[in-house]
Amino acid sequence: MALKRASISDIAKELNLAVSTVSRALNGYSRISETTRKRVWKLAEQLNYQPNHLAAALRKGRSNTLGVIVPHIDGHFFALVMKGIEAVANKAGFNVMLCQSNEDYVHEQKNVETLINAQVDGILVSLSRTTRDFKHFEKVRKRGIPLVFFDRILDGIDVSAVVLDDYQGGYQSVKHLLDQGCRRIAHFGGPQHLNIYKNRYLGYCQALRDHHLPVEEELVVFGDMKMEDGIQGMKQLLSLPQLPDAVFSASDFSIVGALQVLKEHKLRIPYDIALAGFSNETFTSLTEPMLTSVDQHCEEMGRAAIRLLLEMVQERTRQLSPRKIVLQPELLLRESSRWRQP
Amino acid sequence: MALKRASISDIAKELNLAVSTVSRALNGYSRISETTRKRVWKLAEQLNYQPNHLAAALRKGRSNTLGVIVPHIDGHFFALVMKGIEAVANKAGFNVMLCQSNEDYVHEQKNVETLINAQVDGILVSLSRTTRDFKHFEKVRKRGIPLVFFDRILDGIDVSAVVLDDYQGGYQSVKHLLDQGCRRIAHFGGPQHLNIYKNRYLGYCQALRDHHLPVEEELVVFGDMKMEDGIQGMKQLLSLPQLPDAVFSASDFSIVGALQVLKEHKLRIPYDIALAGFSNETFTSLTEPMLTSVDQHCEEMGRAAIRLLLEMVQERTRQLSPRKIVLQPELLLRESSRWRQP
DNA sequence: GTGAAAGCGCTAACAG
DNA sequence: CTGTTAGCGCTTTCAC
Repeated sequence: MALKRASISDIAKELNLAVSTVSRALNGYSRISETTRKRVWKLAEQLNYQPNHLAAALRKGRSNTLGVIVPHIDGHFFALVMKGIEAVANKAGFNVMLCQSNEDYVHEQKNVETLINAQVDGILVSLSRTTRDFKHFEKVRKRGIPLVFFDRILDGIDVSAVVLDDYQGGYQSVKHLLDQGCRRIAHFGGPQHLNIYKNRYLGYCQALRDHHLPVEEELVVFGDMKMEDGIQGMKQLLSLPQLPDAVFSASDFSIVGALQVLKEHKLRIPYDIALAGFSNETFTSLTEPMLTSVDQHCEEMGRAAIRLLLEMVQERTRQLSPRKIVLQPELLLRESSRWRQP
Repeated sequence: MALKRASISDIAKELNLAVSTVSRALNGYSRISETTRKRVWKLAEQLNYQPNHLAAALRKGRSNTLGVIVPHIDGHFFALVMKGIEAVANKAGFNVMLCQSNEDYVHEQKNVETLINAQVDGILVSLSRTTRDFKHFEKVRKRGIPLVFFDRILDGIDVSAVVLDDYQGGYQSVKHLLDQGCRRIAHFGGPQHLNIYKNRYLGYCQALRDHHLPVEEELVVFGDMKMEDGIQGMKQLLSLPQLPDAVFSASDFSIVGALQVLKEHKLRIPYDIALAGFSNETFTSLTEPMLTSVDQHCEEMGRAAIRLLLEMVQERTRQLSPRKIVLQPELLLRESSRWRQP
C-alpha cells in the first residue's frame, strides 16, 4: 500500500489556513506568528509531511541538485574527491549526481547533456583524457549554469577551477631525485594538452635545468599513464645505450608497471634505478619497494571545488569573474627513491 | 546572458497548435499525423528545445532518477559496480544519484532520507558495515519505492537482491589451500551479521569439515577487515604455540596487512604460510608475492542489480514478490598460495 | 487527429 | 501577519 504523502494544502485545509501561510511557516519566513508556526510544524510532523522538492524546484527554477563529471572513480583520487564533494554538498542541502566519462570525450558530451537535462544548478568537471575542446560546455555557459573545473582543465580557457600545483609536484620530485644523486632522470608523461601532465613535465624540466642538466629527448616517454604504458616505457628505456638512473612518472600506474619490468630484469631499486610516481595511490605503500609519490590532498580539493561552485550557485545574480584556487602537493618519500637515510 | 529555454508552449504558439498536440508529437504518441509530427520536431530542433524533466516529473509523479547507497567508493569493488549501474541506468534514460554511507549506520539513514526527498523512483543499496537493522528502509517500502539490495544485505529480510555466492568463494579458496597441502588454515572474518562475511566464513568451515579437519577457534580472527585488522590478526596468529600454514581472509585489505607482518618476520610466502584474500583489489597483483583472491564480477553485479531495479520501477503496478539473483565468484590463483605448479 | 482544460505541489507577488 | 491568485512546464483526461 503506497502511502499518500501529505502536502502543504492538506495541512492548510486541516488548519484553516492559506497554503501560502503554511509554506511560509514551514520555510522559516520571518513575518509569521509564533503560534501559527507552531501549529503548522506540529501537524506537519504528525502527518509526516515531506516537502515535494520537485514542485519547489519547478517553481523556483532550481533543482537543488549539482552534477559532477569525472573521468572514472577507480583509483583513490576521484573516490576521495567525491567524498569531499558529497560531504559539503549534502550539508548545504544539495544532492549530487555523478557521471563518469570513462576518459572518453563523446561520453563526456553525453554526460553534460544528461546533467543539463536533469536541470542541475551547477556542474563540477574534471576533464577526460581525450577531451581537447570546450564546445560541449558552451551550452552550459549560455544557460548560465555555474561551472567549476577541478584538477584537469584545458589551457587558455577562462573558467573557475581548483587545481593542484602540479608543477611544484614535478619539480620537488625531481629535485629530490637529484638530491639523492641521480643525474640521468627519465620521465613518463601523459597527454600534454592536459594541464596536469604538462605541468608535471614542466616541473621536471625546470628542476633539471636548475641543476644544469639537459632535458634529453630519449629519456622522456609520453603515453596514456596506464600500467601498460609504464611497462612499455620502461622497456624502451632499458634498450637505451646508457640507462637512466631514475624515473619520475606523472602517474603511479605507469610507475608500477616500470617497477615490474625492473624486477624482471633483476635491477635493484632504488640502487640501480630510483622511481617516483604521482597521486599516492593506495598500492604505492604496498609494493616492494614502496613507491615514492605525490599526495594531492584529494578530499580538500573536492571540498574546495564544491565550495566554489556553491558560492556561484548561491550568488547567481552577479557574474563574478572566474576564480582559480591552487593547492599545494605533498611529496611522500618512500623506499623506491631513498637509499641514503636523510 | 542566460538563454531562455524553449518550452512546449513556445512551439505550440509558433505552430498554431495546442500544447497537448505538441507534447504528443514529441513523445511519439501514435495517433498523430505524420506532418504534424515532422513540423513539431523540426521546430523543436531549431529552437534547441530541451524538455523540462522537472515539470514532467512533477506531473507524472516519477523523477526518472534512481538512488544508490554504497558504503564507500574507494577500492575497486564499488567503483566497478557503479560503472555497471551507471551504464545501464543512463541507457534506460535514468539519472543516478550516488550516496556514500561511509560504513556508518547513521549516515546511511540520512542517505535514505536524502533520496526519498529527492523523490527517486527506486533505490539500490549495499549496506554499511555497521548497519544491523532495517528500520530506515521501512519508509521506503511504505511509500512503495522499489528497493533492491546488492552484495551486502541482512539476513532474514525478504527483499530483492543481487548477491555473490560468497559461500562458494570461501569454500573454493579454502579447498584450494587444502589441495596445496595446507592443513592448519586460519581465517580473518568480518562482522558476522553481514551475509557476505558470514557466508565466506561458512564456506571456510565446510571446506575444512569436508576434509575432516576441525574448525579451531584460535585460528579464526574476526575484525573490521581493514589492513590494520590484518596486521593485528597476523600478530595474534604468530603468537600461537603452533603456527597456521595458511590464512584465508574475507578481505584483501586485511590479507595485505598480514603479508606485511609476515615479511617483517622473514617468513616465506607461500612456503611457510600461504595467503588468500577476497575481492581481487587492484593491488593484489602488485604485491610481492601477488595475492590469490576471489573476483566478484563487480560490473556484472552492478548491471544485474540495476536491471532488477528498473524492472520493478517500470512494472510498478503489480507488486512482484522479491527476487534474488546469485552470481558465481571466480577464484584467481596467484603466487601467495601456489608453490607447486598445478 | 487535435484541442481545451485541469492540475501535479509549491512559491512569490500583491493585497489587505 | 495572513489570504488570494497566478503560474512554473508538462501530461492527461475528456471532448469533438
